[in-house]
Amino acid sequence: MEGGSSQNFVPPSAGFDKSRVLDVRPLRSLMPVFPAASQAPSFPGMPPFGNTPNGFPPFYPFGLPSSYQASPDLNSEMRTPTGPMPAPIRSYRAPTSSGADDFPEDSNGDGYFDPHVGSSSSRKKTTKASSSRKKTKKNGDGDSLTNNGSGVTFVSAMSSFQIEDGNRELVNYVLMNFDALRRRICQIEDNKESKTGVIKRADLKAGGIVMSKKVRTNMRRRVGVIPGVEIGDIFFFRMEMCAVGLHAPSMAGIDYMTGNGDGDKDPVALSIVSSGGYDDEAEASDVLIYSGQGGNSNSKDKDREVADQKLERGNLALQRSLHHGNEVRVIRGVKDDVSSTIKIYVYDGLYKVHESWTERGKAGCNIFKYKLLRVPGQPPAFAVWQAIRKWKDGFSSRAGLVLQDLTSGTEPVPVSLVNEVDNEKALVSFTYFPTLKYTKSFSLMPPSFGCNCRSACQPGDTNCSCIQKNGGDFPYTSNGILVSRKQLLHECGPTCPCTPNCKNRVSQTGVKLRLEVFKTKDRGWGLRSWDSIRAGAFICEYAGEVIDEAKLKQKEDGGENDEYIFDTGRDYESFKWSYEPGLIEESPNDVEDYNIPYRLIISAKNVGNVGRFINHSCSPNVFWQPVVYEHNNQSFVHIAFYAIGHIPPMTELTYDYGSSSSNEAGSNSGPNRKNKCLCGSSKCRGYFG
DNA sequence: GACTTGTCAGGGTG
DNA sequence: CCACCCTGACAAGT
Repeated sequence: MEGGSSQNFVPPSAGFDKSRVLDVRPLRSLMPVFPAASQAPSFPGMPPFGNTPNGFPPFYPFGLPSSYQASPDLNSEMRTPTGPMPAPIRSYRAPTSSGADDFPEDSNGDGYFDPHVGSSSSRKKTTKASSSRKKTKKNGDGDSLTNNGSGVTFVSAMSSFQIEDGNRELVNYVLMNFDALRRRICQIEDNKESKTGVIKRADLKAGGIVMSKKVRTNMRRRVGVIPGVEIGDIFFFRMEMCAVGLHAPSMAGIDYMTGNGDGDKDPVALSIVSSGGYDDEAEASDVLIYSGQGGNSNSKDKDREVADQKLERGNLALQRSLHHGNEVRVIRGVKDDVSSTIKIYVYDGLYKVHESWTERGKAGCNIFKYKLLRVPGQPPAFAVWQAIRKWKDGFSSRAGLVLQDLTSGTEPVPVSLVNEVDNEKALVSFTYFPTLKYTKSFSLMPPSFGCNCRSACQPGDTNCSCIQKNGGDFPYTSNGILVSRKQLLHECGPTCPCTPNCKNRVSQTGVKLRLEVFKTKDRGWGLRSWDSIRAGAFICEYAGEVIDEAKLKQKEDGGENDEYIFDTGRDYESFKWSYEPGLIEESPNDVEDYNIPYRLIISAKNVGNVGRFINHSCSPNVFWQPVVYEHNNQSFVHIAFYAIGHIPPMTELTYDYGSSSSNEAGSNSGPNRKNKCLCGSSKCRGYFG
């Protein structure tokens, strides 16, 4: 199927040498700016937040090999090659299916053809006259966030090569920093009592910082695949796509590039953001009708008089791309199902412009229209969203559905049970229970009391003892996103008089996401979500029966293989979820090692919730966090799960089970109780538990 | 350096 | 309580 009509358009700069990227692999050298010093010793300006010798934090979960790819393949096992159910969306494009796991940038520019035809969707054109223009590029605003004047100078941990060309690990690193920063800025703003000097746009603030401080990657602009960005990846802000090089303009919908000097003066389109979302008519997921840009004459905030669009800039680039036949990245903006105010950007892979025409817009002016067709052979992304939408609307039932709601109404949202793999139609029986069962009194903590807030606890309230226990910061943003990891997260509990809608009760309110328990290929049942999950979002707690060490030992000695043990006493590799020190003046003040007052062992074998279905991975997308709150003047620790990064729908959720220190798996094949790990990660330790 | 692009949050209204 | 509209402030790239 090679060699279709399209020539392989390779822009001058796109023919980069992949071996160069390979050479750069020892990522994260600490010396970015000075060439030839890629393996410098610890840089004094870099606060040693991490644990690695070079001071660079082991940023993505657990482990060291620098060649690690962050979501190496949680997907492979979820793949259902056939059938109506779009397979999980996280994987590389790769019509060349060889080694897709390793270097997405390796496969480049194959000729695709044979496009499908379908109906249309279109990008909504919002007409908005932008108003005041202040060109003062001041950075002052008196806040401590953009500190250029004082003390800390940040030196990007990324080498200049890494800034130019990325990979999965770098992309995750950049996104992690962006969002950690953004969350912290939100938190700082929320804390302020006076609403003066409010930073309304934490995303822009965080974006500006990572861009200017060079915590960004894939800065070199290119046609086609962006190394490290996978089809199906989701973004919550335009700046995130800027920072990883997927789509450079911070506002405009069309990214394009004009040939740099090599005689090729034609602009070509690189990527487009379609903000329309789902459109009225039934639409094929591999077709996109896209409107050109411009036409909203808004100069000098004269009331928006619309004008004909001109064949220039992005419009011209799309036109030229039609002739070049080059691949154009498509990002589709979709409305989130859970919070309708939020827009999510889904990277839907590569398309080609097949047709263009002009139309009369509503105001009677000319609008350019472009029809793009998706390059075949790419894993589904937007199609997954469409399928989910149909499941939710009941238009088509979920294939392989075994049970509508395995919680029988215990959770606020149903959790379905799905098997598309084999004939197993039931779970081994257990009792669904949404939280912990302390069967005997654990008076291991001194008695304590909740806060005295009368209504919902307010960020910045210095009198709220629950906030005080969290170090003075409200642990969640106003929309319930965890800001940072805590040694121990203090939530308001039943003892607290504050109202149930207090924002400091996130982990107690049950499952909010539309989850499904599904049969994996080789790892039993697993858990995934129909809804997209953003970084820091609460997923569920680990429910079950609290047992003591004696009971655990009894189980082990009795040869009972309880796969549903959660044990804080295991060894867990540390990982970093915060931003790099120095990006803003204040360094992250939360220690990312847990401090749990007593060893908590939970068995979810007989009693549990959805948490018991989350499988292990050595490269997880979920982390656990101990949460404590009061009940009858006693403190109880719970285990809550949060998303490490943004998680696209239908991606299996996994966390790191840790390893029992009792068994030192000297050679990982020993006859010990450890489980052989099938996570497939390049960082896989080979065993777990 | 001016200009072009629309985004996101917040507040008000229906 | 929500969905929707309006407004203000604004970053990156050409």
